[in-house]
Amino acid sequence: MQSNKDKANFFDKVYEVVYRIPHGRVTTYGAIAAYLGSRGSSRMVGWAMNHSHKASPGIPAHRVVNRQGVLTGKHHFGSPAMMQQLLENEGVIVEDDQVVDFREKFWDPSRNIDDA
DNA sequence: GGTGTGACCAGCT
DNA sequence: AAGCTGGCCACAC
Repeated sequence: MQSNKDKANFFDKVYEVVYRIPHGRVTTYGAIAAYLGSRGSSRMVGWAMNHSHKASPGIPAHRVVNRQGVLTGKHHFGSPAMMQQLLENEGVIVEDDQVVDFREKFWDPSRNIDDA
């Protein structure tokens, strides 16, 4: 079982989750990794974002931040201020590279994706 | 084909 | 209390 499509389980799932992040909302690498069933694979989620623009252009990677709500990968958007600008553009306030009211803006995949 | 690295997280010292 | 190491999976050389 698990035909040839099973190959990109984790990776592909990451893109799907990120795509489903609503505007003005943010999620964390660990949350996605945990949703996929592996909290230890949080690094893979970040790595996936690294190639997200080449694998699937249009991925709102700026909505993905670390556990603290800090824009860890802001430097990977071409411009360090780009990620913050994108978030603020969606209504997410970022201060000192950190998402304000991160708890409120946090979007849990395992809790909302199922309802969507 | 082995080694190293990577936008992390959590536990141990 | 804070710093560091380990662990996870996938890609590049």
